[in-house]
Amino acid sequence: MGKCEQCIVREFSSFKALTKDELVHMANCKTSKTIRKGETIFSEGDTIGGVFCVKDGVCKMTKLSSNGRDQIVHLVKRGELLGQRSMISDEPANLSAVALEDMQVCFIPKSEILTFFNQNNRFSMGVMKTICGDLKQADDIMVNMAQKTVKERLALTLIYLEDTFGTNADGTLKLQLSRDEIASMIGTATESCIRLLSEFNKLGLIELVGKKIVVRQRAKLERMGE
Amino acid sequence: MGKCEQCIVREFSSFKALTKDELVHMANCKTSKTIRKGETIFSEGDTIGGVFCVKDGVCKMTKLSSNGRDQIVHLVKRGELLGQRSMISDEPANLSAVALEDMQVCFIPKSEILTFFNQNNRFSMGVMKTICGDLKQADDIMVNMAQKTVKERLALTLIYLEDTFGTNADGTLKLQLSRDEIASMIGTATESCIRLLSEFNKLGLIELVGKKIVVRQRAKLERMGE
DNA sequence: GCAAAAACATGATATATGTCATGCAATTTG
DNA sequence: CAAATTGCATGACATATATCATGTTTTTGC
Repeated sequence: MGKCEQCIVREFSSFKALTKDELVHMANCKTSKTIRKGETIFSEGDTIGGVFCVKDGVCKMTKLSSNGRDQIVHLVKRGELLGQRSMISDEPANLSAVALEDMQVCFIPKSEILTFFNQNNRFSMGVMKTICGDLKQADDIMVNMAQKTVKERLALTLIYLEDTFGTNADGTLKLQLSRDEIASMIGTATESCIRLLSEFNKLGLIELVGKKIVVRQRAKLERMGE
Repeated sequence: MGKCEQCIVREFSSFKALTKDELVHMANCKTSKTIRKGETIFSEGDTIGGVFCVKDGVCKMTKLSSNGRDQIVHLVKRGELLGQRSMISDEPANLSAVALEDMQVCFIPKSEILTFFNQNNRFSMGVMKTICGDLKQADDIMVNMAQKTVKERLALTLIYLEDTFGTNADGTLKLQLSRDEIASMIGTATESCIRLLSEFNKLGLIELVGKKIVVRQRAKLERMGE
């Protein structure tokens, strides 16, 4: 059983506001889990009963639309928490969480988190700020979905992926998504996504190395996203 | 200067968690304002420095997209608070607020709200729940924008308007939006919105009484939205 | 290492939706 | 009250994007 006080990830999350005592207490309540790429952490409608702290790896938060297609609403990485919203609203999960890479997560039960809420104001303020950040992002994406073309959204998404998850030594995007997953982020058909990637490739905006992607002309992509 | 303790609206908002003393104190800090239909309460980018409590009337929260079109992200009615997110994130407003009807609002400065956050846990928990509700709604709308057709979105929006704002004695929707505003909610061109309304009208799903709208076959509209 | 499945790619075609143009109705303004 | 502006409505047309079809490449599982 790892010690939360020594967990590096703590520094990036709302948990950084917790005292040493609180962290020790949390370490005794938490459960660590390894999750394989492709595995589901929880599904839409599940009652979660706590939050997951992502120690390593990235997962996608998706929602199934009535047309049978999955939409990727959000990506969550190291240091972030999963399931905060459901916990606070006291509702079943609105989104599913599926690992995009092998992950290390810790589950902290709701009762524990609520205790922190009551006794540590900096902590609850931190969680609030995170959720407010998510809300702002969601509003922005909503506007993009409603007002931008698929091409524009793809351009913006590529930049987002580079900024948020970085690149490997060879310049390829660190977070490797399938064409289908990229399509599911921008809300389009897989074929359309593939076609546009080919087009960007021909224009020299990006380079396709197998299924990996290198952003070549970032400024032009940015302008394309308007 | 009205007394917050006696304000009916208080019962619908997060302020219901405040004590009598806190309400008295708030009454001394607040500023009441009348806002005319069409007037802007604040604009994207403004530093607000507090929250507005909506005592009466409805406003739209919009965001300007780079294509020059306004997108309606959210509607806010009696009892709800404006600018909570910006206040908590300590950022300028991400959205503009424009009155859709004549409004009565009270402005409460940030310092006051932060005091309540620190001393009253039920209050901060209430605000958190509201924001979590907004986040869920935003995620759901995002998926609809990405996955549903304009026709489906229009059907869902009409139902939403009926459920949220109710109907007049003659069955027309209480909240009267222009065609342009409805288009701006569902993220489409005004002409497309008008055409679909005509189509729904011909199909008997709705009835157009001048610019007012009556939902006639709610169940069919629901099914159409899937 | 091979069969099967999944992911990627591209063409042909259909269709939903945006854009431009025009006219009428309703509302505002001087 | 007339004039002007704004909102509503509809047609014609352009185009972005979805869908269907097919082939190739890559990955997976035994």
